[in-house]
Amino acid sequence: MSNKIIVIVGATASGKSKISLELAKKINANIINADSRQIYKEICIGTAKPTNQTQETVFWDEIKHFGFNLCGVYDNFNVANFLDYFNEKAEETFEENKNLILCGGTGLYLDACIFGLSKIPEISVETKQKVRKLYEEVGLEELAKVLRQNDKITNLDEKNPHRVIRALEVFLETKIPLAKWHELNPRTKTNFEFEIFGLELERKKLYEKINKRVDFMLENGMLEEAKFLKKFNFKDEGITKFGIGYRYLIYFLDGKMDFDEAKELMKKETRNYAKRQLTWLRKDENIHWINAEQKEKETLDEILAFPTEKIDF
RNA sequence: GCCGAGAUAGCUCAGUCGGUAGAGCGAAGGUCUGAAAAACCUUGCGUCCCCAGUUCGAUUCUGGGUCUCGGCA
Repeated sequence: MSNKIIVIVGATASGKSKISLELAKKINANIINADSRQIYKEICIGTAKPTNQTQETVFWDEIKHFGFNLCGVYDNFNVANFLDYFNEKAEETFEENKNLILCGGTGLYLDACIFGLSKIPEISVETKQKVRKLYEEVGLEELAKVLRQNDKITNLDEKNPHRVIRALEVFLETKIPLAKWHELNPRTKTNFEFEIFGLELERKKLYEKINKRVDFMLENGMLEEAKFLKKFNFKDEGITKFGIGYRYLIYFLDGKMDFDEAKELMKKETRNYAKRQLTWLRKDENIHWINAEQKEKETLDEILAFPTEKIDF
């Protein structure tokens, strides 16, 4: 049985999903998607999900896809949940005697799949609420002070609310600093092997594709999804985890912004996001970069031409 | 055609009482272990429109020119 996983990475709109699909047909593979927005059942268009099927295992062109529709918009879901799911589905795929393609743009999820995560106990809802409430009451600077009084070793950016909140949650819940947990339970890899391919486009061309994709989403019902999300009254910070655009569409629905302004901001922020993804991927020397500007078939052939002693297609 | 206002970073503009300049936005680069399309960090030499004059020195003052935007015809 194979234990090699083909990973297809790249910035948003670089064509990962399509290439993965075509590759899967050639090598008899299942696909697992590492995308932190496509996990939500209720939203499809603004997350670039390839179908609007709502079941957890989706068939697209007869290829089995995992990683969509894992939870609802009001559920808590995080990397650790994704990693568990990934390991389960990878086992399942290899038991079927099929290949597996991991396709995704969420760097954190990909890293977790490839390098593992330190085991840290789950944080209770009470602790989470307590820390968040404190953050709202006293602000970031004070929160960082509270953290420092308790945890002197975790090295983090104290201007970054997410990191400070996380570190404080871990300490309050376990009485052990986050950095200590990392030391006690270092990341452990699974026994899967990974061969990573990155789809590469000239920046200008990538940006054009992003702009077009935003137009496409808006023409195909993303606004309806924004109306749906609006009902939940997520705060600005909460809404962004579903995708860049929804926040601005809700501003538009609230009359705080005109439609074109919302559209342009969506495009700009998606471009900025793509840049961040590339920054993340660039540092990984194990990625084989493939030209994604050529015809799909040629890109595919380039992947398939990869030395067979390394990958048993 | 006349009368005003303007021309400075990719864009919008500030400024230099004459000693070659700085904000916002955009852009680029970076960080990343349980909200990650999140959150955060760093980065500003540009014929200061052109030509001449005054001056030790002009992006700044003076004259002329070019272009842009208003208003009046």
